[in-house]
Amino acid sequence: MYAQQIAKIELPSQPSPFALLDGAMAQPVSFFPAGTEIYAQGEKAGPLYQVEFGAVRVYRLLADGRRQISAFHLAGETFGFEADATHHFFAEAIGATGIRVFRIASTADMSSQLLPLALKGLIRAQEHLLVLGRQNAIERVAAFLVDMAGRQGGLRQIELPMSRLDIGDYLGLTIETVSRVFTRLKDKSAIRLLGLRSIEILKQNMLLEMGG
Amino acid sequence: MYAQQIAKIELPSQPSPFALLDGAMAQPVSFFPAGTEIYAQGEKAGPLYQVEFGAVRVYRLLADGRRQISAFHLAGETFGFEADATHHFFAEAIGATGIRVFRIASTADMSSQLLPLALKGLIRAQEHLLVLGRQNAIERVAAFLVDMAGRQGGLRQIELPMSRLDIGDYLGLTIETVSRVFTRLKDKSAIRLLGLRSIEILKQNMLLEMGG
DNA sequence: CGCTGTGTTGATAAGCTTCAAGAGTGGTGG
DNA sequence: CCACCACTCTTGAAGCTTATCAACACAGCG
Repeated sequence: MYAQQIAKIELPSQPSPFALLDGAMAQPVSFFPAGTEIYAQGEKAGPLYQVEFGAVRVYRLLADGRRQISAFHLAGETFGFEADATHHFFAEAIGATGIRVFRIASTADMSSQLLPLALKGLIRAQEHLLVLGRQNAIERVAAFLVDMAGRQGGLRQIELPMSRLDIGDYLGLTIETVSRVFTRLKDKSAIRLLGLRSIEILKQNMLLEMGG
Repeated sequence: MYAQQIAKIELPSQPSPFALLDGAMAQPVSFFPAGTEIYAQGEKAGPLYQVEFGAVRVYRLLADGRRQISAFHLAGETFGFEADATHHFFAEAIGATGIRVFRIASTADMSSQLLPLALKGLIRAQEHLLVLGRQNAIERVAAFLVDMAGRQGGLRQIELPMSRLDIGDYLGLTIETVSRVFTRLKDKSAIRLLGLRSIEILKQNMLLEMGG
């Protein structure tokens, strides 16, 4: 189920609406169907990746199949530098996703541009440690929704490109617990479920207080 | 209890036995008594720090006092770059600790040296996410012991500079659970407690299998 | 229009936390 | 040097949160 291989289809190259990396060779946008692998753990690391549309999950597996998603990447976000020589994680397209690949001549030349990205990722990861280590189920989901809302421009209505299973594997919860918490938040009128993957935030303050 | 301020005592400057950062202004070693603050959340970030002796905890707090330690730093390790403009975390000396401060002229100039450190930190943090999100108490403690052993040269006997409370706050467990797991590992003859802060690993394979 | 995958809800169980008491350790002062 | 004291750690009992197992509902798609 995880890390399946599907041929990539090249889309015609077009200007990215997002910030480009200076000095990097911008490749055409590659299309990844839902569930396809972008890179795998153990693979030689090289290029960076920028999401043009769709969403990506980066995760690690335990031997028995337990999965922890360490990050989601939405349109406009850059990923793939969580690697030294080889990748320590898997990256997969969640839904149909367009990704621009940046081939980097030398990591050293790009380091002044990469460092801020790496630091932002480090801060995000360490903040997520607080969520996983010290917050309960409802606090975790609240923090997740606040984060997703912020990354989608702070709008009341947010789109969740990922399944409940993905959310659970990101928050260290089971799919059932995620579902129950959504129901509880709905009962408290903190959120409204417009569709399975579409949520309206009704009481942002309540979520903020919960999420820390 | 956390983040208390105590005057620092300067030790005479001496060559560090550890790798230095090129182009950084090496300061004399500062001495931090047990429990003293090195930097605080919200403070302006600037220098980097290298542990000469002792150990450091880096953590975040929730409003109600729950604490998540995101990393321990032992002798020879560098920290303090988990910041953009201001620090997002607290750093404290665990026991009596000597720290060499590096004042960086410009982050950009140092970026090629800083990037590998940042990436290592990012990988460590994301691996710790797997522990907190998907492993149970005994697996967490096993992973912690394996990590500590590796960072102390892979010896059978390891010194734990931190309290059970610190270990609990690092692993997302209570002090009581940490203590019970230590007892269980002792009963399984996986470890032997030489003192409260000194442990001998008897069955490394068992710990490795548990820790993932 | 049925089928398949995803999500929800319910009942039960497991694991961890909480609350409480007691034991051990290390440091200090007599 | 020993005894006491404070603090940390360990152990026990009970409760709570979340996981697990199971059944059902719903949505999207061929």
